[in-house]
Amino acid sequence: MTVTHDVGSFADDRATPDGLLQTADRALQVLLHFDGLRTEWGVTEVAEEFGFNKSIAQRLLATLAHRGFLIADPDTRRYRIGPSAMTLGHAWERSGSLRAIVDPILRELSARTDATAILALPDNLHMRAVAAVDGSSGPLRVYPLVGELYPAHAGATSKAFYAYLPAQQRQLLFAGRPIARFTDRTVTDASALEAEFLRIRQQGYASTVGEYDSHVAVVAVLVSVRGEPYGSLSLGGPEESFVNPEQHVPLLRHAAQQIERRLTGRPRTRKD
Amino acid sequence: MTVTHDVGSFADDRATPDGLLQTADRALQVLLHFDGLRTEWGVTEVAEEFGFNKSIAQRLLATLAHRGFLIADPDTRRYRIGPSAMTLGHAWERSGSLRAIVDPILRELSARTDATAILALPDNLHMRAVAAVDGSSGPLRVYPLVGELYPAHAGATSKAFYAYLPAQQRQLLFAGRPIARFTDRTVTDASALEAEFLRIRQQGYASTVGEYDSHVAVVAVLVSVRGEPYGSLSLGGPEESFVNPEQHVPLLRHAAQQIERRLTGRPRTRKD
DNA sequence: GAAATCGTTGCTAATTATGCCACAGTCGCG
DNA sequence: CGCGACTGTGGCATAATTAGCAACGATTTC
Repeated sequence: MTVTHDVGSFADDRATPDGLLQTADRALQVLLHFDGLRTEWGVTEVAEEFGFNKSIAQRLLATLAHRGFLIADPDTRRYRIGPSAMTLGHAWERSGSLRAIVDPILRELSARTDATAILALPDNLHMRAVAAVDGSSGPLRVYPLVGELYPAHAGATSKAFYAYLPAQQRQLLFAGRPIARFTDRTVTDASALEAEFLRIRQQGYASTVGEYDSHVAVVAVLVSVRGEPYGSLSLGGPEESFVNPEQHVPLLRHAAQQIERRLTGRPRTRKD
Repeated sequence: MTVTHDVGSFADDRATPDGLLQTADRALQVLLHFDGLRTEWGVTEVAEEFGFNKSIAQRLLATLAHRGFLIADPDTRRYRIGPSAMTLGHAWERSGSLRAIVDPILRELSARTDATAILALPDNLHMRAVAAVDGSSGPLRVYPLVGELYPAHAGATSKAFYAYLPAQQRQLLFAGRPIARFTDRTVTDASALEAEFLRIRQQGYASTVGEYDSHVAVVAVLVSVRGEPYGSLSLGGPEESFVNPEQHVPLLRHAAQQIERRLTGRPRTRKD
């Protein structure tokens, strides 16, 4: 398997493309950084992180707060995520877009490989299965998977994603925290983990056996959106029957690209 | 009870206040309109609705799509809510801000009135209880309330909110759809409903008995954020023991204002 | 097949955002 | 308790971005 993945292409594109509105784009960019890794930002911090002038950072944050996307702590004057985020979250759930987009792709994937296909997105310091289709045959039926959380360090589903996070952020994740063991195959050594992440980036996929659930083999690839790591797509099955998982990597890659394209959902232009 | 509520002040402030960034504000404003009432927008529609030029609308939408807040249907070129909305929703849930802000207020409300206090927010065409504190005494204990949905037309919790929606949006809600009956006290006549909404606006609160759940009396007021209807705050209890619910309206109003202030969370300025 | 509608894109004027500066609170320290 | 450092806020001239126009291409409707 050759290295088709563009290792290290994940500089989070901060430049605003032509034809788009810079100020709006910057606001949205800042907003997206109120995630699990960083929940609070001050004016100066935002200015430094994004290279804005302080006054710009302050006005961006104030504008986001004005529409309820952030709230400013009256005491510390630091900003946290605001109630409009909930509004959007509900709107997204209601829309059912994710299932509509992803389910058919998962279904095909599962049908062609006879394995369980899962799309997982990062959630706090874990990966959360947001859509899944059971492998159709075999004795082992997988229980309700949607909503399930996986630890960041065990299993291909998580590794395929976290391998592509900037090393700095990964350190924030794993530093200090003890690394939990789930099976005798769980990797609990920090430097061994880091070496694995490197290998995953090099080969473009992650493959594990029984790291989280015993006797379950999983192969997974990164799903990126607009050049940034977004989630992971995986195929899993019982160790005995799900033979040579790596053979499905091309299929997984193709499906991941499909998802990426449909999640991006930019209108077709002449250049496409 | 006098009319203290500023009826009709809910023109959704589209002007961007001084010191804020107009372009960013417009983008956020547009984004917030991808809610339950309207899930799809085209470029021209946005331009007309907000009074923008077509090209501005197109660039706003493209920018929102670029960061994943919207996705454009490749075929129809209409925009729908995008995956970044989910990201934000998760961030909000994780932050636990809502509970932290609201729970103490609900607790005090419940303790002082011996009733069940609920904060409900609109969700799709319903109201969803997002935080609640049980009335502490009495034989009737209310079950897990958080997450529960109430229909838009029955019960004070819903009415206190929907009364303040622009009539036009309310019509979108109720037009065509049959109005479901839950108890013999449910109001199912559209014009009777509209008359009630008017009265609620005039008196500044909603009060119902057994419209949704039999033998449950509820009194509720609007919670607005930055001059826009945001949700409702209600007190409810068994019809027999929860006497003269209207007496608690001042308390409810005060609590609603507290919530509003803390949800807005703008830093104090000299003028405050 | 024609007309109307919708979304996209270059271009220039003009509004808007930018960055600098100065000020005002706050926190920590001596 | 007062001093210094830092963070956030606001005014203002400049410079850059956006707004609006208008024309085009692509779709859809009649």
